[in-house]
This record gives sequence, C-alpha cells and structure tokens, in this order.
Amino acid sequence: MSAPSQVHNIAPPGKQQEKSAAMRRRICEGAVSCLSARGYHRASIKQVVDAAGVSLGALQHHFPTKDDLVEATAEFLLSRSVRWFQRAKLNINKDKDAFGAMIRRSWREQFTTEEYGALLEILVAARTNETLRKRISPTLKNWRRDIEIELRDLLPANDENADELEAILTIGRCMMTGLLVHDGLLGDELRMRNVVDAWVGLATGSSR
Amino acid sequence: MSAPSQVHNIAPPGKQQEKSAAMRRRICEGAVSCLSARGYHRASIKQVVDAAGVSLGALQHHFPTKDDLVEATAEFLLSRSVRWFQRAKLNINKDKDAFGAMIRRSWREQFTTEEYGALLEILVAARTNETLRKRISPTLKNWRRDIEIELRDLLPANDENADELEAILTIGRCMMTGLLVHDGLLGDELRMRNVVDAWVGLATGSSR
DNA sequence: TATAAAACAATATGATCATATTGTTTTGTC
DNA sequence: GACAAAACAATATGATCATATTGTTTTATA
Repeated sequence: MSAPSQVHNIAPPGKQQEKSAAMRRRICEGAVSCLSARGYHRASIKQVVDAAGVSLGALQHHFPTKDDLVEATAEFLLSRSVRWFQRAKLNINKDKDAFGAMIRRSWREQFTTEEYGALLEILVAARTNETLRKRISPTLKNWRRDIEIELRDLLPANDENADELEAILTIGRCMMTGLLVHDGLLGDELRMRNVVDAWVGLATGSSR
Repeated sequence: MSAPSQVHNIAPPGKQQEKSAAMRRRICEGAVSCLSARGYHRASIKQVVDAAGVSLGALQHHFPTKDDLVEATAEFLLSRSVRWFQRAKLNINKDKDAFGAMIRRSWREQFTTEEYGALLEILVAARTNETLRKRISPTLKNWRRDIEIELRDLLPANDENADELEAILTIGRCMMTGLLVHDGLLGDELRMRNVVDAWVGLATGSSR
C-alpha cells in the first residue's frame, strides 16, 4: 500500500511535458484550420499534418486515432471559448444593455470565426458518429454550463422563471449556430447582423 | 423560323420519363437515409446504391457526379418541405395561436426527421464546398422565400416593421436548426421542446 | 554515463472512395 | 421491325484514406 515514489508524479513539469503540450496545441490548431477550411469529410490526417507542419508519426504519437484528434480539438476549442467569455465579461459595461453588447460581440468574435466553423464541423459529425458523440458530450455539457454561468447575470433579473432565462441563452446560442448554417451559406453578413440585433431586441424586451 | 415539329416536345410523358423520374426519386430517398444515418462524409455512392437498391450504373446515369446527386437530393428535400408547409397551413386553426401551433408542429414533423438531418448534412457540407454551395444557393433562397410566404400571415399583424417579421421567422428557423446541432447531440428531447415553447412565447409576445 | 521510455519520423498496407470504361437491355420514332 | 438513344448494369482504375509498422532521436532518472 505504501507508495513513496508517488510524490514525484505530482509536479515534474520538465521539458518533455512542455514540448508535448506545445506539440498537441500545434496539432489541434492545424486541425482547426483544416476543419474550418475543408470540412470534416475532407480534413484528413494528412491535411492536418501538412497544416500543422509536423510529421505523421508525431501526430500519431499524441493522437493514435482520428477520433482522439477530433475529441482533443473539440476540448481545445471549447475551453478557449469559455476563457473568451470570462475575459469578455470583464470588459462589458454592466449598466446599459450588457446582454445585448455581449451577444453582438460574441457573434463577431466567437461565432463568425474559423474556430467556430471547426467546432460546427465536429458537432455535426458527432451527430452521426456514436463513438465521437459519447466522447465529446461531457465536454459539451460543461461548456454550456460554464458559458451560462458567465451570461446569466447580464440579463435583467427575471424573477419569473429560472428556466426561461436558461431558454433565452439556449435560443441565442442555437440561433447564431443556425444562422451560420443557413445564411452563412448565402454570405449575407449584413442580414445576419440584423437578425442578431433583432434577437437582442426580443430577448431584452426592448420592443415591449 | 418555322419549327413545326416542336409541338411534339411539349408533352410526350412516355414510359421512359416516368421510369426515369421514379428512379431519380428512389435514388434521392436512398441518399436521404444514408446522409441522415451516416453523415455526409461517410455517405458514399456505394452506400446510396445499396440503400436505394439500384445499380451503380443506374445512379451514375442519372447523377454523373456526387455533387449532382447531392444537389438533386437538396432540391428533392426542399421542395417537399415547401409542400409540407402549404399542406400544414390548411389544417391550422387560424384563430388562436396559429403561429405557435405551426412552429411546434414543424419542430415535430419537419425538423426532428431523417429528412432534415440529411438537409443539415448537405448545408454544412456546402459551407466548405464552393461548387456545391453555388449550386444549392438559389434553391435555398427560394425555399426560404416560399416558406416565409406561408408563415407570414400567421403572426399577429405587425405594422411596425416588415423586416422584424422576417427576422422572427429567420430566428425560429435558425434556432431550431442550432437546437438539433447542439442539444440534439445530447439527446434531451424534452429540453428541446421546452426551448421551442419558450421561443414561441417570446415571438408571440405572450410574456408581455 | 547507462538505460528505458517518451517523442518524433518515414514508409507500408489494406480498405474505401469517386468515377471511368465497357457492355447489355429497354424505349421511342420512323 | 429497324435503328438510335436512353436506361441500366458490371467491372476496372487510380487516388486517398486511416492506421500499422519499424526505425531514430531526445529526455528523464538512476
């Protein structure tokens, strides 16, 4: 039962671990640009290798299967997204229309990006890939929870129903995702911005 | 300038054309089930051939390339969707909450179906496939226009702004699409229904 | 500094992909 | 019923895919 050497396992952040983490980040970034530019079904391991500028062996060492890579990329993207919301919240003027300002800013800086394009590819691919779906579901739930924690108090206090507040946040998130799928395809960016504005109006009840 | 034989081109709907149309429909239906079950990147021509129970040669005769097949499948799905809305509108009680009833029904019978799953795959694939995107964009625009025509007069007459009405319809459509991507993945159907209900509440202003 | 494991690299493999090719049957028109 | 075109069918081809295999270098610990 005694394990005296385990104390060494706690914090030896040697060169190897740093390099390893940097390599994993680099590969995930390559996967992101591949996924967003070419889509899931054309983002091959070979393409990721070329985009990241690493060898196939290196990628395989860190991510033995494609599902491993995609899962890691999803976690990479979702944790970055949470950090974005945490940082963005600090810069928001909480007095007037904090919620609207945050939604509009997240549309610009979160949804209409390469990163979210890659995430969309992963999410849609996971719909028809049970293995992948099971692997990213917990991460996805945590992401949703963490973001809702950040956004919750930006809406005017609603004593009616906590569920309604959560529904509003879900509608916004899903609406912007669908906007990318439907109208992003047609490329009418002005129209999309107007729709986002209209949603902010409805959600904050500015139209009475 | 005289073209006496052209009169024959107007309506010779012989056996061949009927068979051809039936075959195309059959292949598209096979493509739909493949796309929704396996996703775009795993829905190969071979899989479609097996699902539709036709030969590879037959498929190739009607759809020489995969893009041809996918484009035809998109048109097949979108025209069926428009017909659904036209039919559904006839059965709606126009007096009380016609809009909400229609949205809820379309969620059940349009969005949470194999057909919409297939369409979602095509739409997302088109985001990263310029050729496909250009081919289905016109059809997609017509679909949106036709559906908005059907839904427009179900909302309480809004004299404020015609754009706002269009925005509400867009938000609903995009929200339900995003709901499938985000929450459909997690499989919480009750939650999704609640979100749709919450949206109906917001859109029709029942929460004041 | 010896040694084992981690990290990276290059090439090989078998499966699957979209599509080309070639052949056969069915249909419409004269 | 001859004949051309449309419709369908079977097999072939080259590319690309994910991953297996094998070899080399770097790092950490003893």
